[in-house]
Amino acid sequence: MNSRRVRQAAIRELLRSERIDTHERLAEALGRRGIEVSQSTLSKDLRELGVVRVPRAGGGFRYSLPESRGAGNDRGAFERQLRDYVTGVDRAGNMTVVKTLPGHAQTVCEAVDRLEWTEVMGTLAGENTIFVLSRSAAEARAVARRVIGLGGRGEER
Amino acid sequence: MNSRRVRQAAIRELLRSERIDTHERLAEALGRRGIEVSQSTLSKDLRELGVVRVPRAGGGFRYSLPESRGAGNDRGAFERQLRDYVTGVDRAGNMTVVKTLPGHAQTVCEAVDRLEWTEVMGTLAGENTIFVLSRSAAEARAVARRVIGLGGRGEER
DNA sequence: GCGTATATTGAATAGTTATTCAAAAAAAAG
DNA sequence: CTTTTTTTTGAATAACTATTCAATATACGC
Repeated sequence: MNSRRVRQAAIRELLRSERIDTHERLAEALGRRGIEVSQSTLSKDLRELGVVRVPRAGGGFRYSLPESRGAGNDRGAFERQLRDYVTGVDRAGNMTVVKTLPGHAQTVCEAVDRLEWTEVMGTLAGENTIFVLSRSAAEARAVARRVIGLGGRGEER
Repeated sequence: MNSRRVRQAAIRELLRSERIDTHERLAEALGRRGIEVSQSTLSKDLRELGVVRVPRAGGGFRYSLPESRGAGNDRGAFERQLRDYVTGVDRAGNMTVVKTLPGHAQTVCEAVDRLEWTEVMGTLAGENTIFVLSRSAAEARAVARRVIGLGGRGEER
C-alpha cells in the first residue's frame, strides 16, 4: 500500500516544522493536510520512525525525529538544544551564566562552542551551569541576549 | 533537601547500565538500591533529567539519557545505534545489506562508517536500507556477523 | 481472473506517564 | 526557637500512548 509511506513522510515533515506534543495534535495537523488517521496508527508510525518525545525546558514536550547527524555542524540543532535545555540566563561582568536542566550543561556547552559566536572566548560546563567567558561586559551582554533570543528564558528570581 | 539529587544521580547511573522501560521498573531498580520513590516523582525526575523513551528495533522501549556527545567518536554510542535501529542483516557476495527502522538508515550508516571496521570499503544508505561494500565475500560475512553480534535482530541487553 | 498470504488500519482497551493537590519536610526569615 | 515561605513528595486521577484483535485492503502466485 501507499498511504502509509506517504503519511510517514508527511509526519517527518510536520515534526520538523511544527512543535507537536501528542498523537491527537499530530492527527489534527495531518488532517489539515488531508490525511485522516487514527491515534493507534500514529503510535505505530512514530515507533517505526524512531520518534521520541523530549521534555522541553519550559514545560511540555515535543516529538523529535532522530536526525541523521550530518557533518556535525547543524546550526539549527544546536540552537534547538539551547531552546530546549536552557532554563535561565544571567550575567556578571564579562561572564554569562547559563543555567540548564540538570545534566544538560555539557550538551548545551558543546552546542554553544559549535555555534562559534564571536563574543565567546571560552566556556566551562558543570552539572547544570555553564560559564561563558567574553572579552568584555558588552560582549557578555550580547551573549546573554542571544541565548534569551533563542528562548532560554532570561533573568529569573 | 538531599535525597532528590542523590536519587537523580542513581537514576542516571541505572539508565546507563540497565535497560529500563517503565517508571515502575525504574522504581523497582531504585528500590533494590535502597531508594524508595513513587511513580509520580519519577515522572518529574525523568523530565528534569531530559530522559527520553526510545523505541527499540526488536520492540519495546528503553529510557535514554541525553548523552553529552563527547569528541564525537564514542564507540559505544555507535554500537548502541546498531543495536537499537537495525532490524535485519543479509549478505550477497561481497555486499552486506543492513535493514533498519524506516528513516534510520542514514544514522546507522554514519555509525558504521565511524566504527571504521577494516572489512568495510564503503557504505551507501537509502531510506531503511544500507549497502555495505567489502573487498570480499569473506569480509562481507564478517561484517554481517559483527552487526548480528551487536544484536542486529532485537536482542536482550 | 481467483484464492491465499501478508500488510495496514482503527476501535476498543490495556498499559504508562503526567499533573493536580494536599501534606509534610526543609529552608529562610524573624 | 517560631513563624513563614519554598520545595519535595506521593496518592489519586487525568491524560496520553501502546497493543490487541478483527476487519479490510493489498500483494503474490497461479
